[in-house]
Amino acid sequence: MSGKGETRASDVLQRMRDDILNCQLQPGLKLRFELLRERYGVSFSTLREALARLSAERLVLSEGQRGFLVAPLSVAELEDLTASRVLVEREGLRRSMERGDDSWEAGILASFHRMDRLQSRLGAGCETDAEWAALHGKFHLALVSACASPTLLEMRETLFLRAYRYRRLASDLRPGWQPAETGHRAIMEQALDRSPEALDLLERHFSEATAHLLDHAGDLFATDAAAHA
Amino acid sequence: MSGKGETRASDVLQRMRDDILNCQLQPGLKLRFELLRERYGVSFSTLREALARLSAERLVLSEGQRGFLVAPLSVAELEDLTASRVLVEREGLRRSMERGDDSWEAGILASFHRMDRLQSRLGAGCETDAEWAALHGKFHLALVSACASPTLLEMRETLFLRAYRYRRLASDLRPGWQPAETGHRAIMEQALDRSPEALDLLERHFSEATAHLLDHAGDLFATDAAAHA
DNA sequence: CGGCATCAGAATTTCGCAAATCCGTCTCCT
DNA sequence: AGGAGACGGATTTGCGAAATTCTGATGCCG
Repeated sequence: MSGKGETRASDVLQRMRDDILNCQLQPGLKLRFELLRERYGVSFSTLREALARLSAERLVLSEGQRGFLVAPLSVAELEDLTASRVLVEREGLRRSMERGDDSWEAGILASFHRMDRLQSRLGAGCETDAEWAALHGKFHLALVSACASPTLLEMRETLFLRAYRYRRLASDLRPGWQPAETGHRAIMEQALDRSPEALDLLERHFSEATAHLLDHAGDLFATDAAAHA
Repeated sequence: MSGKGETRASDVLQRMRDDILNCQLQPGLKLRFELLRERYGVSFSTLREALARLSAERLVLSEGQRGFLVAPLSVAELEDLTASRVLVEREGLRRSMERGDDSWEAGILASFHRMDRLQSRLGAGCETDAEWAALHGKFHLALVSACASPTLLEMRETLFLRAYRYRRLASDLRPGWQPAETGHRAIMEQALDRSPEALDLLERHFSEATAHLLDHAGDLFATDAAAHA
């Protein structure tokens, strides 16, 4: 049926991850096996494997012997996540600016161009678009892709994914908002110049977006853990 | 049988992790299900879940549809791991020194004392002792435990575990070796003084240990991937 | 009347088997 | 003789039912 070398569990994993990321499966939702079996058309064991991996990515939480639930959103997690991302992405960019070659620069230019063009085409509310989000992810990956550290890249990937729901929430609540002086173009230009400024720009890019979301929706999700549909 | 709130899969996970960490399951070993089923006394599905989680911790690698294997040791991974640990542990200690309270200081003093006493009792080759290793882990955890970032602590834990096999290898090859001026006591004293020196001491603690291992066993494990019993 | 043990109902976890897939080897064709 | 294709054995992946555990609600005792 599907491609070769690709197991059914990994297919379900991907679909389920997308559903969680796009809040098709609401944060805090209790994940009953019967429901999931019906939704994805696979059996218990296959689900269990996907859930186990999702739980390792901290996109779902597993409560001992009481099943799984979609990871809730919280102010505390957002702040923790942002601080951790700043640490990891700064280092990734720093090393990339040290080691990056022509191919690194080309990757940044290419991914920025594609993101920028689609942004012009879509207009103000482009952040809510799924394709734009994918290109946005590619751009940020391109920035740090020359850091030559699989471990760092993997941590970055996980954190970037975990932050996706918060980004989405921010654009839903206030479409069209973009950090003023810490936009993607500025980051790119400084990064290509190998200027240390790029690091601070990138940091502000994250922290300003977080501050913006907290200002406009800080009390939207519970302080601790709210889990009710 | 076993404790409550503890699932069978998590029990197998823990036992299997210990076996991998202590090289009872050799690096690079192909993990056949039949073998594991016999060794741990559980069924395929249960094993699969444990393997999936171990694979998320990068202690085992999963090859598409070709099963699992114990993560091999390599110079590249050791260097990558060390650099990542330096980044994460430095930040954890930095934040802990900012926020740490009396309880944080007490935790450091207590865990150091226990480690130090056992070290005196065991003598030179204490690093090869399992209990000492546990206390050593507790001490390093105590140093960063006040950073108030679950994400950072989780990343740290994973990296610390992944580095365990290299630490063990180092003490097997050259028992009794300890970093000269970057020992645990010095780190503790500077940390309790909230001196920025502590960060550099901690960094050197890691990088010197790595350099030491590479000097004495750099060519022991293959450059890329060696997988034969 | 309140607190604790008990008892069903429901959900999760575990199991062993069946199907799909892959690896090694042998044979056949060029 | 060299290379491609196919067969057999072994291994992994997927499935649904059985066993274990948890939830929450009822009834009894203090």
